Amino acid sequence: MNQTKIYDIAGAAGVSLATVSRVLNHPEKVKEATRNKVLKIIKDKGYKPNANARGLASRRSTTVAVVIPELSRASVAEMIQGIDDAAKKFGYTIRLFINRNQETEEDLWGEVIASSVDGILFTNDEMTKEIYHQIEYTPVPVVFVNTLSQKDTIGSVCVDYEDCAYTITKEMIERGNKDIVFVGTEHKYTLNEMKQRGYIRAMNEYKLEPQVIYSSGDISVNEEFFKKMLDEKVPDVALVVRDSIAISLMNVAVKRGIKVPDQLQVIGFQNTRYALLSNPKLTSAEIPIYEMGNRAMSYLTELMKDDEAKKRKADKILLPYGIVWRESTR
Amino acid sequence: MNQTKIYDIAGAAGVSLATVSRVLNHPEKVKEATRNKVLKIIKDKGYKPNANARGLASRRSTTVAVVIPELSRASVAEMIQGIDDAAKKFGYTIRLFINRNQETEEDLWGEVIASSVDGILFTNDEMTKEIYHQIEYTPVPVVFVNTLSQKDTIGSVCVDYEDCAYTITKEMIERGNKDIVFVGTEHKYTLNEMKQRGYIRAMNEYKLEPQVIYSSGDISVNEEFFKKMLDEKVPDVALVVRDSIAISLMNVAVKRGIKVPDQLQVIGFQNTRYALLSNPKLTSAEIPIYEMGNRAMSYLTELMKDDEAKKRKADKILLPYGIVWRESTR
DNA sequence: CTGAAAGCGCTTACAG
DNA sequence: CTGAAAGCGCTTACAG
Repeated sequence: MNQTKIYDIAGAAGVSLATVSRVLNHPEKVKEATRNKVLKIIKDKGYKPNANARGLASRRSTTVAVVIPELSRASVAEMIQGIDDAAKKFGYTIRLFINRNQETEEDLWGEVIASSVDGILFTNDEMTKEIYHQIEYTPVPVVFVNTLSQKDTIGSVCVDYEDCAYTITKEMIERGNKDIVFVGTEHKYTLNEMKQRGYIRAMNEYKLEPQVIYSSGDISVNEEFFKKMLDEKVPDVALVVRDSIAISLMNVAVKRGIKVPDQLQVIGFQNTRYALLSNPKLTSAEIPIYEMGNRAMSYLTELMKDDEAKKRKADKILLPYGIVWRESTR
Repeated sequence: MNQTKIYDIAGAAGVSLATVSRVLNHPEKVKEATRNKVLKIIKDKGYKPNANARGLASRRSTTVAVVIPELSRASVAEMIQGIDDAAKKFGYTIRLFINRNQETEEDLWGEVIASSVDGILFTNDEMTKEIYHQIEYTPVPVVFVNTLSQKDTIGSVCVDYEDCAYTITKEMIERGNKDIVFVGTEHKYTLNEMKQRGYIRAMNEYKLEPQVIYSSGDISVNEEFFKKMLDEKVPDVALVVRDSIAISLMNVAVKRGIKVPDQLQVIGFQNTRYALLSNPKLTSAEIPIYEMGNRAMSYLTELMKDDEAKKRKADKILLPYGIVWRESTR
């Protein structure tokens, strides 16, 4: 633990430790000659200020909490990349809080607060009143990522999933398809409900009967489910909330000799790597998940530095989506 | 920032702040009655000690750094889940350091040290002398995850990839296959080199000619590459270092009418979710990536609490692998 | 532009 | 078993 301290730098530079601190935090307040001398010594000795001491003294830690429900989905990983890139750019470090079991949500929030971060990035697909309540009393800014905020006071960065599903459905209808089913998940997620609303709106607009089916997220369960579903009838199009589920459906279809896309067209969401590794390759909605993380972190830095910004009505930033047409549609 | 402080608790409980601190850190040193009284007030007020102050005063932060090259691969995400679960169990928080560009490796390490973590979990597929050098001078314990340590002084948790590839190759030979190719990546990774060694050893043992091919990691590039490769000849078996590349090869083969597994058998590594979503489903080596993270974190906690342990020759823990036989082999 | 001093919220020997 | 006091390594008004 014989790390260089600020005292060592001050001693070597022949200045007070206050000056060294200023060089680090408010360089413009230090005369250039002094500053350069100090900077050189800092570099030579490889001095890095102790983050805890810094955080304690300044009441700012330059770290942000990233609260996520689980990491296993590829999309969350990509989001974190986006967050981390922005964090690096603005000089923040990220601290990960993974919340596996909902029960301990409140405890987790307590931990987050106690870790004295300067801000919080939050994703969770199931928002409860309790969470909103906790956020209200949080002393640092909070921004939602890939999660739509229901409150005017909480900013968010998301994609208009409803519009996205609406656009895709409409496009497929105009291409002459009528029998379009929407495949959701048994476990209802807010974002998936947005997709469903968009699908239903488009169907209604064209006087077509919406057909919503809920499948499990589990692949082996899904296969049996999809077999039965396809036994009953083969729709023109299946719009599926997740790429992996879409591919699972497609594989079952192909195995039974159903031609994709000739007899059945399949569309997924998120345009994950799965979409490129399926055969035929999957058409999928491109969701800018990296961008969401990146923008959310940038937005958060504004809130953290600017007390005024916090008071303003929070921004709800909607990022544009895309649709990547591939072999599973015609 | 009107958070409850330790003083508030002490005041409310009618004890000194030293006692409150002891209740938190060395409860056995406090009389039960006192302890319970303090504990109750802590709970009522929802008091959480300030992490920075704690870290500064105790010189322990109860946070560990997780240094990874990138997050995009599903395997890293799963590893972090394993780490986080163990971290929760032992009361640690994790701080993520993502290292995208190797150039700044040293700077990153400086940041890690300065963040005053109690220990470091490190994954990197390309170890340079510089990294080893830096680790030697690191004041806190370091454990490698899914990375084999070349030094006796650094502990690691990994899988014997060489043995794994050897076993698979041998098994395929004994099933009567002779024309077995190994598909690696252009970019050489240490772990992939281990696989290659195992493959070559098995082939040599049976007096068969090893055939090593290097493909790009990029899917679109790969497809062209695999077309050419299959034009030349269709081997009995392709052992491929990554699931995604294996599936890419398989898809190209299936599209040209090559029967998998009848004419060509394909085997991947890592048993990711991709393996279940391919058609036919991919045979793959099961690598306990969650377990690796979990074990590494547990091992690290031992090193962090026990100064003696640090002095000992570091453990190299090898976790067992499995092979999941699916439709892409017969 | 710079320094002396107080203080951030805790932990931990040291006494008692 | 408990308290008073020093100290962890910084930052930041406050003077000058």
